[in-house]
Order: sequence, then C-alpha cells, then structure tokens
Amino acid sequence: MSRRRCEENTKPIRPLLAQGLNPLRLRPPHLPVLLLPQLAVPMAPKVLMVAEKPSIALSIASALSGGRMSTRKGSTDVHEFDGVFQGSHAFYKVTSVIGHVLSVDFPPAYQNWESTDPMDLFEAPVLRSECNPKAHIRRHLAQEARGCTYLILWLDCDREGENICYEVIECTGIPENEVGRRIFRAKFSSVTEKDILSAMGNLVLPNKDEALSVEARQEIDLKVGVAFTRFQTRYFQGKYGNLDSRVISYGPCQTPTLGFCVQRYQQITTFKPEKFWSLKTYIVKDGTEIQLEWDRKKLFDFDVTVMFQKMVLNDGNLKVVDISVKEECKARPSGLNTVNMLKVASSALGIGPQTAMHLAERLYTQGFISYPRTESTAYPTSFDFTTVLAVLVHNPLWSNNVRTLLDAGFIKPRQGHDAGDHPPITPMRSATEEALGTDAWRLYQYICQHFIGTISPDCRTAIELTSGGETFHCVGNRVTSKGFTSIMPWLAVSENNIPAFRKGDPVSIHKVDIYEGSTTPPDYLSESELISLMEKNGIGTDASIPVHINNICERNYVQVNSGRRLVPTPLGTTLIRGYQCIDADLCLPDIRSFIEQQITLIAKGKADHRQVIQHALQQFMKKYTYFVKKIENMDALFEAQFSPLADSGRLLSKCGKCGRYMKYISTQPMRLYCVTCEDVYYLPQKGSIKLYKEIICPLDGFELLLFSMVGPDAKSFPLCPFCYNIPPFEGIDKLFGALKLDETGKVGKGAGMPCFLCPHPTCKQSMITQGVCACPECSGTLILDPVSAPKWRLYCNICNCIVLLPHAAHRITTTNKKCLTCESTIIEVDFNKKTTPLEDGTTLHEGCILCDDLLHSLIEMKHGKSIFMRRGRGRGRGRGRGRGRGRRGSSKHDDPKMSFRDF
DNA sequence: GCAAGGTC
Repeated sequence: MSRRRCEENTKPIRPLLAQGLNPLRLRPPHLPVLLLPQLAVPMAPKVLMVAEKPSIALSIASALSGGRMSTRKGSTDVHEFDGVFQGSHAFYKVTSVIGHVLSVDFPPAYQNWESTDPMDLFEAPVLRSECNPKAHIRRHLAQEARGCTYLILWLDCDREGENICYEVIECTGIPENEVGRRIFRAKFSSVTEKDILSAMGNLVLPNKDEALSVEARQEIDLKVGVAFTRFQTRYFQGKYGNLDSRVISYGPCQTPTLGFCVQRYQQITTFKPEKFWSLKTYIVKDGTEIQLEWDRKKLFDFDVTVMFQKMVLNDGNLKVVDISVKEECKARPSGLNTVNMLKVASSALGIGPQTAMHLAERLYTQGFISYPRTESTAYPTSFDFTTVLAVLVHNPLWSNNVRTLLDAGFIKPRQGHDAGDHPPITPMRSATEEALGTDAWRLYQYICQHFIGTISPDCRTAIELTSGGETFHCVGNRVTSKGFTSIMPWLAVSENNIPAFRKGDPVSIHKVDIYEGSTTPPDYLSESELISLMEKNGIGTDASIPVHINNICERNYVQVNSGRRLVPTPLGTTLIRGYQCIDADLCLPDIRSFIEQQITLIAKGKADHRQVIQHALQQFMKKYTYFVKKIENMDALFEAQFSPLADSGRLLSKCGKCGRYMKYISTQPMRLYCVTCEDVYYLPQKGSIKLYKEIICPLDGFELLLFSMVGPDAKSFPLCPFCYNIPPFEGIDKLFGALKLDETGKVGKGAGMPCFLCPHPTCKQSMITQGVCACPECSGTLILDPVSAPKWRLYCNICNCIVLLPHAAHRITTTNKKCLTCESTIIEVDFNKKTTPLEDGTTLHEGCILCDDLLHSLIEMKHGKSIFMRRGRGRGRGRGRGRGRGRRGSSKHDDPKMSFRDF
C-alpha cells in the first residue's frame, strides 16, 4: 500500500535553526495554549493550518486550543483560537481540504477519441484542475490564507499527503519559496493530543521529492490507462456488437485485479482431477470405535494402497508408541483495520467492500465507530479501553463478556502494526439494530465483537496425539479456555475427545477400509481472497481497493456470485487471455510494482522526476506499440467469443450515406452500425430509441430517431445519428457552451447535436422551429416536446426546466410567427372540444405563452430530469483501422514482453 | 467514455 507510508527522510529542521527561527516552544505539552483576549493583540500574526480532512482539522484545533475555540462554516469548517507562535501571540485558524484538491487530465484538444491517436497521449501535456470544483476548496484556501503570515501543513503523513501540501501551497497563493520562512510542515505519527502537540513543537518542511513522486504516478497512470483504454475500446467496439461494456478499460490496478480472478478461473478450467486412495483404519477402545489417520495420508496408486491394506490386516495389531499432550494457543486478533474489516464484511457478512465502506462511513459520521479508514492494527498507548468497554456494557449481547473484562481486568492487546495514521476501528457509542438498520448493525456488531476480542484472553487448547504400528495416529482436541472465541464464536476451536491411551498399550485393529477419493479444483476466487492478494501485491490502497473491485464488476469483467465469489465473464477472461498472449506483463501485478519502484526513486531524491516520468513512459510506449502491432492475437480470441457488429442488432434506420438500413446494437453502449459503410454511430444512453416518423435530416439524409429517457417526466427528443456524432456546424459546442463547459472551462459531458440544438432555419425539428422562448432559468431555449401529448409541454434544451402547457389539448404546434412584444414563437393550440376554455366553444387559439393572458394562465413551471447526454463519438471505425501504427522508436527487435525488471 | 489517488 502506498498510502499511509510515512517516509523516513523527512527534511530536518536545521535550516530553520540556521535562520534563528526556533522550532515552536509553545508551552509545556500538558498545558493548553495561553488564551489572550483578541483585543489585546491587534497585530498578532495569523497562522493558517490545513489538514487533509475535516475530522483531523477538528482534532488538531481541539488539541492545540485545549478545546477553547470557535468554529465557523466555510467550504470546510474553520476553527479559530488565540495562542502563541514563535514566542509571539498569534491568531490560529485550522481548516482542511477534502483529500486531493487538484487532479490531472489531458487538455481539451486531446479529449476527442476520434481525432486523437492514443499514442500521442504519451507525449501530451497534462493539466491540473480542481477535482471537485463544486466544493470550492481552492477559493476557500485562497480566502483563508489572505492576511496570514504563516501556513502550517497538517496533511496526512504519507506521499499523497506530501503532494497535497504543495496543492495547498499553490491554492493559498503563498510563494513556494517561502517554505522554511512562512510555510512549515507538521509531521504527526497519530491523531492523538500528545502527537499533535509534539508535531507542533517540531515543525519541519514539506518534502518536495515525495510530492513530485506522486505527480509522476499521476501522470504515468493517466497516460498509460487512457491510451490503452481508448485504443482497445475503439478497436473492439468497432468490431463486435455484444461486448456489453461501454468501455473496455485498462489500468495498472484494475487489470491485475481482474488478472487475479481470471488466474483462479484458469486454474479451475485446466484442472485435471486425480484419483487417490487412503487407508481408513478403525480400532475399538473402551467400547467406542475410533478412526485413525494414516500418516501417509493418501496415495495416488491403488495397487500400492491395497498392498498396505494387506500388510496392516495381516498384522492385525497396533501399539501405542507415543502419547503427547501439548497446549496450543490461538491468538486473539489485533486491532481492526480497514482491509481486515472489508475482508470479514465480504466473507462473513456477505457485504461487498464498497457497501461496507459506505456503511462504515455512515457509522462514523453518526458517531458509532471511530474513523474507518486506517491501516493500523496497533492501539495507541494512550487508548482508553475502559471507556469503550463502559459504552458496550449495556448491550445484553455481550454485557457478560464486557463485565468480566471490566471486573477481572482486560488483557493488553497484541502489539499489531502502527502505520502512523488512525487508531484501529473501534466502537464509540452504544447502538441498537433499530437505530442502525440491518446491515449497518451487523457491521457495527462485528466491530464491537472484534474490539472485545482484542482484549480478551487467547483461546487455549490441549492436543493429544497417539501413534501406532505402520504409523497411524489420532488427535484429540480439548479447549481449556475459550478466551476471545466466546465473543467471536465463529473462530471457536472444535473439540474432539479421544479415550485415554497408555504408552505401550496394544490395540487390535477392527477393520481397514480403502477410501477412494478424487482431487477437486479450487473454488472461484472469493472477494476476501482477492482483497488479500491485492494488499500483498501492492495493488491499490485501503481506500481504492473497493473501487478497483467495483470497477471490474461494473465493466462486466466479473460477476459476484453466491458467497461473494468472483466469476469472470467471457469478456474478462478473453481480455486477460489476450494480454497473456501478447504481453503478460500487462495483466500482472508487476506492472504496479514497476511504477512504484520508479517513483520511489523520486521520493528518495535519487532521480529527477521528469527523467523518471520520461523513462517510465518510454517503456509503456514500447509496450503500447507492441500491443497495437499484435492486437490480432487478442482479436482472434474475441472473434471466437463475440459476434461481429454485422451479425448483431436489428435493422432500425437508414444511413444517409449508402441509403441502407443500419443495425441497432442494444447492448451498452447503445449504437447504430452501418454494415455497408462499416461506421458506428453512438446514441444517448439510458433510455429507449425508435424510428421518428421516417423523417430525413435535411443536412445529411440520415433518418431521424426519437430518444426517450426513462421515468416520470422523462423527456423525448429527436436526433439525427450523424449530427449527434459529428455536429455539422463549426463551434456548436461553443454556441451552447453551458452544456459542455464546467466552471474550469474543461470540456464536460455532452452530446454532439440533437435536433433541439440544431440551428437549421427551416427543418421542422430544429431548435429554430421548435423553440418557443428563452428559458427563465438559464441561457437555453424552451423547446416544444413534439411527442408529449396529451401532457403537452416545453423543455429547456440545456437545464432541467419544464413548462407544462394546457393539458388535454388536441394538438399544439409552433408557428412561424413571432410575438411582437417579446419575440417568442407564437404557438397554435387546438383545444379539446369538450374542455376548451374559449368562450364561444371554438377550439383553435394562437398566442404567445408569455404575453397572451389565456395561455399564460394555463401554463405551469416545474423541473424534470436534465437532459443528460454523452459526448458523440463520431464515425466508427472500419475493420483494422488504428492498427500498425508502430512508429516512434519501435524496431523489429523491440519486444516489450520482457519483464520491467530488465529495463 | 478513459487511470488512480485522496475524501464526503
């Protein structure tokens, strides 16, 4: 796990001392910060302190202020108090970010899958932008830093934390060269008052090398993942119709994760059962028949087994040659960390890692358990077990165990591993099933039982062994002290009593049977086993392991079966088999270790980060070119497993180029395929599609389709498949910028051009003819929904605003007249004869919905689903496009199949 | 529509 690794090479404080800036001497650690009335120190310098998450900001502020602080709301809470800094009075503000502030991506020019060769991504520039613009953390930090003299970084003490330090510095606007003068780093080994005070007294500097190592990882992961993903998605989706995944993704974590599942699958499918035989020998002692275990266990040769059976039967007697009694100890568990909690949740509670994390987070925010993301299994020395036990004593489920521990004293917990982050996961408050709901309760119950188990005695068992003649033995098992297994009964040792034997006793054999068995294949990989494998191989971190597992499920590479076992799908097995055929490195865990090992050079200050990135990317570029060159090897496997696009789907609408019907592929991603032109046209997802009145798009001759979203108030709109994928008007995306650009100016999700965005002046489906007036809530246009009868309505072509028109109208259409007052399109309503509001009983009425009193009184505004569209993907690819682009340094002799270790 | 890493 890369997260939570606290590097040893923390930069020392010496430069500070050299400048005459003593590390802080606030006060003896046991005394709270000296509180001074704020008025008395009008010029007190301001110190801004920033933690990685709100909970830590609170802990830091509480520890440093002795609980005497005021808190105000902001993007994240800001805790304020007066104190002393560098011997002077100071005003402290403690706030936090929420994890990373920035993340990397490609510039807009590289976002188009059609016009960008994935190979170019390796050398593309990368941009850093706010990862959660809605949280406004950048603005928050800039505001809070204004007027502050000092910035103290309290980010988590690992490489990611060190990287976030520099993100924070960037956002505050304080120049980076102020590190050591105005900017300091607090390094804490746990979130306890003692460690916080000690960190404050020993401020150091942020570690640029570690921060850069994370930047390198980000760039390598992005470029490698996105390049491979785009290439294989386009290649295979341009050829096959039933892959059933929107994206055929590749990633240095997700792919090896899938690799583990497929590896087990391959063990199962290639397994050859073997017959074996063993001797079951029975004796009678004190009137009971006992079956003895044969020391040879089993033999794979029947004749030899029969020979042994004859030998034993001929003798007919055994002698007790040895009796041994030993006590074994089954150790109590150590403190509960995230990964172990996830494993138990999956294997014992049947709750998947993603769900388990959500439940745990909820339990945490409601105050029932301590912080659920931790690698540590060691309790801090100051941990107050008695308080937690006192909380638990009232629950009848374990009150007896808890009372015993409180009365008789509890056992010191096992040492465990201290990762320097948070304490193990423990209960904080008493709870009931009614209050939590079933699954949260089951998880909470486990956390309580585990906690009690960690301070209960070990389980002790006495084991007796007896051996005889041609080496048989029997084992008895007696539990002498249940210890922690009384609170964790699923871990109990099963007892097995055997009669008393004396050494030298002769024993007569009652019968000797031959047992025939057969070796069996292993089961599918359990989720819990997968988590262990990922942890062991450094794939993902405690926080990201559930995400990777979820990814390979969502992409339809594996399915979670009963007992939470992961069964690869044909797509999953074909992908991994394909990598194995071309370059097995691509799906082995080594690919992650290679990146880790490369960036560690940066973290340790042994290599320049730009050079390392270049070096690593060059290796991956070679792998990429080789993969592209050899893709036919993988394709052969796909061909055997999946149907070509031409064989998939039903005929739906006419192609504007060749005039033939195109096929509709209903498996995700929904698309049209023209068999003649070999072109693919992507469609909006998550809805239904049908032919729209056989209307032809005047721009390109394609037949229009009607897309309907699902659910109540779902909108429908017509679209031309060609315009939707390749917008015909230059700059249509800028014209409707609000749809596609987020606050950072980054291109967001959006479609090419459905008819409701089309500026065609005469086509009856276009925005020009169907548009009625400006949207009251955004810069969009209200469009008449042509198929909304009898609940006629207008919808905004940008936001989720809906305007309900007079109900039960027979017909509503737009006209080519404009309102003289407001320039809205005049609509024509043909009211129902029976319900017409017109005085003379007539049904036809023309007017402007804003200025006509009658129409205006009949409309109503509400909000529905926003029109969520995916970015068009343009024309599909013909067979084999994108192949053989083996340029840039790939020579015949370059075979990147060699292990990374050789590079 | 892409990666992996934070955290809510």
